[in-house]
Amino acid sequence: MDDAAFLADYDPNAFERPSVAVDLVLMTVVDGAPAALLMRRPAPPQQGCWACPGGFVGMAESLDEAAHRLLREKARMQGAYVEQLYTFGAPDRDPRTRIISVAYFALLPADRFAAAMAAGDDLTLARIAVPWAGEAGGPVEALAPDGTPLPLAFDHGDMLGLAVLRLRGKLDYSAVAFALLPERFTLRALQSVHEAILGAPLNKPAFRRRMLDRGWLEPTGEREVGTSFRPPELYRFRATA
Amino acid sequence: MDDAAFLADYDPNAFERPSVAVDLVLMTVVDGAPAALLMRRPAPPQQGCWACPGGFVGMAESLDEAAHRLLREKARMQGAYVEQLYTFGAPDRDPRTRIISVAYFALLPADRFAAAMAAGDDLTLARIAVPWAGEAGGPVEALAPDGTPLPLAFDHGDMLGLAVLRLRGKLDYSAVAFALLPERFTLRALQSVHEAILGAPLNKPAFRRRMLDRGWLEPTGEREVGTSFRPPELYRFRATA
DNA sequence: TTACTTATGTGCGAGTCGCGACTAAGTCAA
DNA sequence: TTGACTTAGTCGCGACTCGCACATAAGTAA
Repeated sequence: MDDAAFLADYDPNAFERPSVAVDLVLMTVVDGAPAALLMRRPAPPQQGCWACPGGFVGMAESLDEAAHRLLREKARMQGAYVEQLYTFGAPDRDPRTRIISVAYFALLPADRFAAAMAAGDDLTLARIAVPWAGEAGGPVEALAPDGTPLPLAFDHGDMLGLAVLRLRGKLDYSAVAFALLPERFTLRALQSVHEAILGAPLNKPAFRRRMLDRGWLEPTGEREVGTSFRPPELYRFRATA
Repeated sequence: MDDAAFLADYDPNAFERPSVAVDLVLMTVVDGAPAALLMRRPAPPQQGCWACPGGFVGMAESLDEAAHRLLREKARMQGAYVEQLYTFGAPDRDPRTRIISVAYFALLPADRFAAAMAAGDDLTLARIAVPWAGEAGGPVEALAPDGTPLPLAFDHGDMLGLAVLRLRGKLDYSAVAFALLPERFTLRALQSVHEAILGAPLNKPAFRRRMLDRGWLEPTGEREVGTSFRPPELYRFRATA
C-alpha cells in the first residue's frame, strides 16, 4: 500500500483529540521592572481573572502563524520578537475540556503599548514580581499599578515565570534585549533593561565594555535631547556581520 | 453565570481540533558521537523511513506522562532524563491530518540500549552527523552503522538537530552530561561525552579543573579495572548541596 | 563663572582558561 | 628484575575577562 492509498482509508477521528491553544506572554520593561500584557477574562471559567492573550490554533495555520495572528487580533500590535516558550499540557489545567497550550513570548519596547492600553479597561500592562533569584525559576506574581497582586487564570503564573527565566538565560548570549528598546537608545537604557530582566544591578564600566566589544552596537553620532546634564550618545542595534 | 453553570453549557466540539502527539528523541553517546534511537515506520505514510518513537497523547495524561509512557512502551526503557524540547506544528508536517507534535528528548547511557537493540530489526541506534558548528543549528542526518544516511520521516531531522543544539547549550551549566554516563565513570569518559556533544575536542587540564571545581563530582576511591596502563579513578555524580 | 550631575574612559587586582610540559602509576615483554 | 610504553593526573605561565575605584568630559542652571 502506498501513501496515497493509505490516506484514502485513514480516519482522522479514530481518537479523541485535545484542543490546542496558543498563549502569548507579551512582555516589555516598564520603570525598571519586567511587565506583561494581561487581559481580564470576560466570561467563565475564571471570569475576572487575568490571563495572557490567547486563542485556539486554526487548522490551516502553523503555531508561529497563530502566535502572530493573536498578537494582531488580541493585542493589536505587530513587529514583535516572537519565540516559542513551552507547551503546557496538564489534563486539568482548564476545566472546560482538555486544552493543551503552546506558550509563546513576544517582546516589544514599552512605548508600543500606549495605543493598546487606551483601548479599554480589560487590558493591563502588569508589573511582574519575581520572587526568585538567578536561574531558580518558578511562578511569579502580576501586580496592578497600585502594587496589589492580580489574580491569574489557569497556570499563567507559571507561564510568566518561565518567560522571565528564558529571557534571563538568553540575555547575554543573544540580542533579545534590543527587542525591548526603541530603534535608538542610550547605553544606560540598555543597561536598565538588562537589570530589569536580571533583577540585579550591574557594574557600569564592565557592562559598557562588554556591549561595545560584542560588536552589536553602532553609534549614531547623535545625542539624546531634552536631558539635563551631559547628554548621552544614542546607539543603534546592528546584527553581527 | 458561575463556572459550574458555564461548564454545563460548554460544547467542547464547537471547533475542529488537531491531533496531538509526543515524539521522543532518545539520545546517547556511542563511539564519540551522539546517537539516537530510531524506529522504522512499518506502515504508510513514509513507510520504511526512520522516525523518533512517538504516539498520541491520551486524554487523561499530561505531556510529561505521555513521554514517560512512550519511553516504556515504544523503547522499553525507563529511568531516563526527560525534558520537553519544542513543539512542531506546521500544518502539512504529516499528510494524514493535522498533527501537532510535542518533542521531548530523553538521555540514557549507551549500555542501557543493548536490550532494546536485541529486540528486532525495526529499531536502530543511529549515529547523528551534525553538519554545523557551535550554536548554528539546523537539521542533521542519521547514519546507519555502515555510514550510509537513513531516510528520516516527517520533520524528524529538524527534531534531532534541535535536540543536539539544546544539549550543547545546556552542557556547561547543567548536569545533563551525567545522564549519558553510568553511575561510576572516569573523568576521561566525561570529557569524551562533552566532546561528542560539542563536536569539538577539549583541553584536558582545563576540563578537569572546571569539572572538579564545580563540586558535582565525588571520588569513589576506586579505580577502573581491566585497563592496560595506569587505571583512572572512578567518580560519581553528586547533586550540588 | 562655578557648582552640579551624568556620561565616558582608565588602570589595576582577582579570577578563569588554554596550553605545553612535567610527574605518577600501572602493564608488558625481554 | 627492569626498563619501555602508555595513559592518568598536576603544575605553572601568559592571555583574557570582570568588577571596581577613580579620573576626566560635557552638558545645565543659578
